[in-house]
Amino acid sequence: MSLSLEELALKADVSKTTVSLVLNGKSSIYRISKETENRILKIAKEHNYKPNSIARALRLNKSLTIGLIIPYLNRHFGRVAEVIEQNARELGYQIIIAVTQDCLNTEHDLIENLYERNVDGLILATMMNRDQFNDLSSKIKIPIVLVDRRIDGDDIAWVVSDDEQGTHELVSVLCQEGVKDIYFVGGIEKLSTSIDRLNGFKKALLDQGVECNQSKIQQIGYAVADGYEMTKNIIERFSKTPEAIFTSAITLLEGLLQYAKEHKPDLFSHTRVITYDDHPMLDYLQPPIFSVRQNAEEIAKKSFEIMHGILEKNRSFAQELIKPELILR
Amino acid sequence: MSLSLEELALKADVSKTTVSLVLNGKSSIYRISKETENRILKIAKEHNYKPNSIARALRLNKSLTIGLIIPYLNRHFGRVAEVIEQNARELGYQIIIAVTQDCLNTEHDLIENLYERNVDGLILATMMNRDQFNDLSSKIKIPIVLVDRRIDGDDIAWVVSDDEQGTHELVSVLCQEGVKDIYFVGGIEKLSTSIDRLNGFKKALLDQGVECNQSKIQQIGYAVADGYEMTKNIIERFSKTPEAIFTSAITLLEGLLQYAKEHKPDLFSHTRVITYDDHPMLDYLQPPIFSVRQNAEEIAKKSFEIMHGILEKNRSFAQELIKPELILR
DNA sequence: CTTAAAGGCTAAATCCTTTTAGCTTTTAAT
DNA sequence: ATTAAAAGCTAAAAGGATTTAGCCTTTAAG
Repeated sequence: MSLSLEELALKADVSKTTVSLVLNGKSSIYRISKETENRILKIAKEHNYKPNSIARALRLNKSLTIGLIIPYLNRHFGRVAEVIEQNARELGYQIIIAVTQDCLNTEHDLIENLYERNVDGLILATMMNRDQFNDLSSKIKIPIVLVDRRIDGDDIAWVVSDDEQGTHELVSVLCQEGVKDIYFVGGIEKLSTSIDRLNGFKKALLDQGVECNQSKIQQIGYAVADGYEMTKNIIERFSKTPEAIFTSAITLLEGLLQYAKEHKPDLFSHTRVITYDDHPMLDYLQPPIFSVRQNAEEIAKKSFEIMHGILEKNRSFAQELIKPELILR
Repeated sequence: MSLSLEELALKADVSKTTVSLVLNGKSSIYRISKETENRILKIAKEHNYKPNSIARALRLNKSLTIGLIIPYLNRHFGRVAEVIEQNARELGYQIIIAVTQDCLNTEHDLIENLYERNVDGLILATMMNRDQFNDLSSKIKIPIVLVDRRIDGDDIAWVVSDDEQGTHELVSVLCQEGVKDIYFVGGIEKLSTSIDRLNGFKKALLDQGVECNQSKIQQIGYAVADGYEMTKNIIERFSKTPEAIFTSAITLLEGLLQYAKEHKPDLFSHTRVITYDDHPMLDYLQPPIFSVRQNAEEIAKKSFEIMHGILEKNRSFAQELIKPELILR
């Protein structure tokens, strides 16, 4: 706001071209004299000149703005967003945030919307499949980095937690104690998070020579209500109380806890519960619930790093699998 | 992207002025013929024309962008941010988000930063005091709506939870059971959230004729570590185990739980714990922890509503106290 | 003394919209 | 047949920065 280039130029008694050149560090290339340069720099400083970012964006076709589209601003994505914002800020970028509530149509609208708003790139926790993503990519001429949810493809940039490995390790802990009757409370079937976690789950059982029974696997969605529903199904459909339940997200655990509280207060005396995603309050539940903590900070850092690399360092896409941490209590 | 006004004009065989007028609904004012109007609308639709938002922002000096500055993207603020974003989107605004980590200098930098980026308004969970805010207001010529944290003043727009009332109600529940020896684990002393919660706390005790002992009040900060520290102080400084502890934020409760787990596993058998802020997992702690749930959705809704009123409906500032909800378990 | 090179700076175009002021043509009225 | 009004549209400016092409002056070389 305040001063414009033109006003500065007036004060320094030069053209606005000269002011612009000096302030953009091109004095020597354009042989602006040291004297003029210093005068301009001094005046600019005195008046705390900041170029109008909108005008700059128009001229340079670069808004220094990244769109971040995520399903919710819950604990996990909140932390991811927070760290992306901090990293971005340090490099002069701003984050425009938008939440989809895990609705594919909303996601499409938001992408289009942000694209039209001239963001320089998109960081996306997407629900799209490969085809939908390809469609999008052909229309949209800015870099996209997927976060948290992968789409297979050699030319797609993504940063996700190693869901398969994390789940495998967690479930293995139970398996090695001899527990074999484990139920899978899953999320949205076609998302990589669900696919990978289910694979890790199956693999852990297979390590013990146990083939996973399809009836023990449910994938309704990632909402608390979905967790409630799936727990209900498990408890009510099967006469035998399950040895163990794995919830593949903290929201699903919440749903489980809610069901247990209402209808099955003794659940924990017969059944071990383990979960993907960590939460500090898990420390205080009895009995302890083992969990896998995603490294949200690292996911955030890498995803912006890749975006920045594409935008400013001519790097191409990259893919990163971030190791989660097992938390045994 | 894609098409520009000029290109559309070429295709429609009119000037870009005409196209702009038509697309902005000013056909009749400028007596553009129905025929021309329809031709232009058709072509615009065919090519899915969207005006370049940057050029528009430059010309109109209005970016349709709101800056949201908050301390963290934790559960509470994450939810607030999420709902603000949704409300904003419906009215054509976008949210640029930035987190201060409760650092006043960072807050100042961010405000300046977003202001220079031409946001149309700022929604702020501020650490500033009255003087600092006045200083800022005189420099910054865009509307500011405070959220979550008040600053007293007749001309300052804010939306906050009724912290005093909420705390008063919650603490009264214990008081009415005859509990009088209650400790206050507080946050950042000069913030309205702390001041109001402390007032509610004192008032609840006073209702029972108990003057609050200053030594039972601590206010270090809102971080988990601060909660740990304050709990430690309470347990270690006083020989007598406290009857009850009130933590004035969920993070402080986390700190308390952490300390209890490490050093005082029997804390809950002698001491009642109550807390500001709710969390679904509180349902599963034993014994139950009573809490006050802030209505994040309403806070978010109102704060954007006020901002929008100022920006587009010529309304002036407004202040809203949102009722929180008592959760007894 | 002439010419080329170097030094120091700037006019104008560009990015894309919006908006003001006004131009040209047609119609209606006198 | 004038003149005024209405109809239909547009040129150009504005918003603020960046950048290209090039202008004028001084110095150095021949």
